[in-house]
Amino acid sequence: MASSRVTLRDVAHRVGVHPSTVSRVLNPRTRDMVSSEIARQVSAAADALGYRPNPIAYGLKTNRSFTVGVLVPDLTNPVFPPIIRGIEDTLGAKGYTAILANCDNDAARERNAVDIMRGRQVDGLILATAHRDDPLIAACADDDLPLVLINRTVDNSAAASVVTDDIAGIGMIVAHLLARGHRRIAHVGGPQTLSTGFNRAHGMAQAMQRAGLSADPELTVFCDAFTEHEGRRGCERLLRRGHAFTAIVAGNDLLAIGCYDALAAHGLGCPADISVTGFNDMPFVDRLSPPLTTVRIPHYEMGAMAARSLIERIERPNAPVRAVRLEPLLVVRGSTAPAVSRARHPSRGSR
Amino acid sequence: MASSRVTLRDVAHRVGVHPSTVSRVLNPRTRDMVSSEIARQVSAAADALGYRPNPIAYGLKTNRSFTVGVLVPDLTNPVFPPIIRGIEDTLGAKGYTAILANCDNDAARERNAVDIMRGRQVDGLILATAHRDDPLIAACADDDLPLVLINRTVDNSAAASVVTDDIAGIGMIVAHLLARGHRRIAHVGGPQTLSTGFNRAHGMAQAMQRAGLSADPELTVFCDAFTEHEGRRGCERLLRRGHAFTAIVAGNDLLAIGCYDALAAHGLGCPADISVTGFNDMPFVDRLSPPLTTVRIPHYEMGAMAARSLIERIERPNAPVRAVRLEPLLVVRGSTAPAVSRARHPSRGSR
DNA sequence: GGGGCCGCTGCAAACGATTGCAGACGCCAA
DNA sequence: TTGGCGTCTGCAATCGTTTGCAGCGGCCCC
Repeated sequence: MASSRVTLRDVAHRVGVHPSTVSRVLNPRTRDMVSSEIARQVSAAADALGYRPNPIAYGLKTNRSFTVGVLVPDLTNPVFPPIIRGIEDTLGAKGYTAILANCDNDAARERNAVDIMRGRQVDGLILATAHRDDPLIAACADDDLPLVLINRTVDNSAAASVVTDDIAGIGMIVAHLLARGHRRIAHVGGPQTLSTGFNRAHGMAQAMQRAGLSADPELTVFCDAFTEHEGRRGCERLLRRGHAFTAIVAGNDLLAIGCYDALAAHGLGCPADISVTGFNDMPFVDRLSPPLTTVRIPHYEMGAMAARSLIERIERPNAPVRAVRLEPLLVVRGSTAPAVSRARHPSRGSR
Repeated sequence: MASSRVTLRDVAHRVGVHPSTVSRVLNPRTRDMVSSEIARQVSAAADALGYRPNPIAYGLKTNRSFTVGVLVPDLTNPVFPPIIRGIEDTLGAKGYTAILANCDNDAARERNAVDIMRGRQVDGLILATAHRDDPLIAACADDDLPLVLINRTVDNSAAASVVTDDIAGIGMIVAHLLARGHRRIAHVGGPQTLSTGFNRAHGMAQAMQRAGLSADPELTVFCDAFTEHEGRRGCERLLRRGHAFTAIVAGNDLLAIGCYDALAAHGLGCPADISVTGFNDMPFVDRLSPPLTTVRIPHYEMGAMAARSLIERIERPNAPVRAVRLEPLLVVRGSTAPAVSRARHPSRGSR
C-alpha cells in the first residue's frame, strides 16, 4: 500500500492540537515551550503513526538541505573511496548526506558540478578538486557557501582545508633514498597546477639541496595528470633523455605504477636497476610487484576530519577556518633497494 | 555578496506578469499555453536575472526530488567505483543526482539507509546490496518505490535488475582450467545468501558435472563475506583438510587475493603449485603478482544500464520490468598454469 | 480584588514552486 | 447586436514545515 506520508497535521489532528504545537514538540530547541503532558501525547502519537519529518518541506522553509556536495577528480582513483567513506560516515552520523560528482580535473565540469550542487541547495561543499589558483573557491567564498578543501589546497589559502604535509612526505622519501646510497634521483612529478604536484616537486628540490645535491632539471619531468598513462609517458620521456639515475620519486602512486610499466618496457628491473617510490599508499599498492615504497596518508581520517570541519562551519558560520595538515608516514616496501652503480645509463640497462 | 536567490516572483515582477505565467513558460510541457511574445520576454528576463528553479520547492509541490539512492556494500571494494561512475554519469545527464550509502552487508544498516533515502524523498533506488531473500525489496515494491538491482539479484525475482551471468562466467573459468589439465578443482565461494556467491557455486558444480567430474564437497568452502581476509581464512580451511587439488576457483577477486596470501603462507606457489582464479576483473588485478586470471564484467556499462533502467521506471511507472543479464568475458593471466601432478598434497607442497 | 506577567497554545504568513479554475478578451457566426 | 467559443493570463490553494505574534488563562503580588 502506497500509504501516503504522515504529516505534522496528521499527528496534530490525532492529539487534537495545532500542527505548530507538534512542530515545537518535535524540535528539541523549542520543545520546552510546550507543556510536558501535551508533549508526551504528541510524541506518542508521532511514533504511533510513524511520523517522519519531510526534509524537503523543512528545507524549503529554512533554506537548509542537510546535504553536502563532494567533488572528486575521479572516483575510480583508489585514493578516494576510503576518503569518501570517511566523509560519508561522519556526515551520516550528523544527519547529513553527501552527493558526489566526478569532475575529471576539468574546470568546466567542476563549475557545472558546483552549479548543480548550489541548485540543490547544498549546505556546504567538500572539494578534492582544487587547483592552486581556483576561481570557484573565491566564488563560493563570496556567496559564503561553507567549503572545505581536502587533499589539495589553494595558494592564497583563506579556505578551510585538510591536507597532507606533502613537503614533509617527500622529504621522508628522499631521505630514505639517500640513506640507501642514491644520489642521482629523478622526479616524475604531477601537474604543477595542483598543490600536490607542486609541493611535492618543491619538497623534492628542497630535500635534495639540504643534502648538498642540486635538483637536476634534466632529471625532472612533469605529467599532465595523476594517471598511470601519464606516469608511463613521463618516465619514457625521462629515459629518452639518456641521463643516468638510480631512483625515481613519482608524484603519486598512479604515476609510480606508470613508471613500472615504462621501466619494464625498457627492460629495466625495479628495484634491481631503478628504485621507484609513490605517494598516498593507496589500496593494493602493497600487492604490486614489486610492492611499492610510498608515503601513507590517513585517507579515512582525512575524510572524517574534512566532514567534521565542514559541519562546524555550517553550524557556526564564523567559527575559525582551520587549515589542517596531517603528518604522513613512510612505508618502505620492495620497490626501493640500495643504489647500484652499474645502472649508469638506464636506457642501456643490464637486462 | 550573498545575493539571495532569484525566484519566479522576481522574474514575473520584472516582466510585469504573474508568477504562474513564468512557471508555465519555463515548463516545456505548459509553454504553449502562453503567447509567444510574452514567453519570449519571460525567457529573456529569466536568464537576464539568472533564474534557476529551486528543486526543493519543486519537490515539495510535486513529490519528486530528482534524486536517487544508491546502496553499495562497500565503496572501497574496487568493483564499485566504476559501476558508480556509470550510474552517476547517466543519472547526471538526465538531471538526477545520486546519494550514496555504504552498508557493509549489514541488514540493519541497509534498512536504515533505505529509511533515510525515503525520508529524503528519493525518486528511486539502485541496490547493489540485495540478499537472495531480501525483505527490503518486497517492502519497496509494496510502496511502489522504483527499484533496480545491480550485480546481485534476488531469488523470487520480480525486481528489475542488471547482473552478470554468473553461471556462464564460472563455466568459462572451469572450462579454462579443465583445458589446462586440472581435475581436482577447489572452490572458495562467497556467501551463499548472496545471489553471486550462490550462483557461482552452483555454476561451478554444474560445470564440473558436465565434464563428468563430481563436485567434491571436501574441496568446497564458503566464506562469510567477499573480502581478502575471508578469502584467506577460507583457503586455509581448505588446506587444513589435506585433500589434494591443483586449482582454486574463488568466488571473486578479493577472495582470490586472500587465497594468494594463504598459499604464500603455506609455502605454495601460484601458479607453480596451485592455479587461482577470480571473478569481476576489478581494477589492478592485472598488476598483482601473479596477474589474476578472472572473468571480466562491464562495470561502467552495468552502472549505466541500471541508471537508465531506473529512470525509465521512474518516468513510466508501468514500463515492463527488465532483468538484464550481461555476458562476461574470460581474461586469462598469469595465475593459471597447466596442472602439475606432483602437487598432490598441497599442504606438503614442493617448496 | 485588580493588574501584570508568564507559560502555553493557536493563528497565519511565509518558503518557492505547480495547477485547477475562472475571468478577460477577441473573434466569428447567427 | 449578441451569444458562444477559444486563447491567454491571473488568482489562489496547495505541498509540509517553521516561527513571529497574539490571545488566553492562571498565578502572584501588591
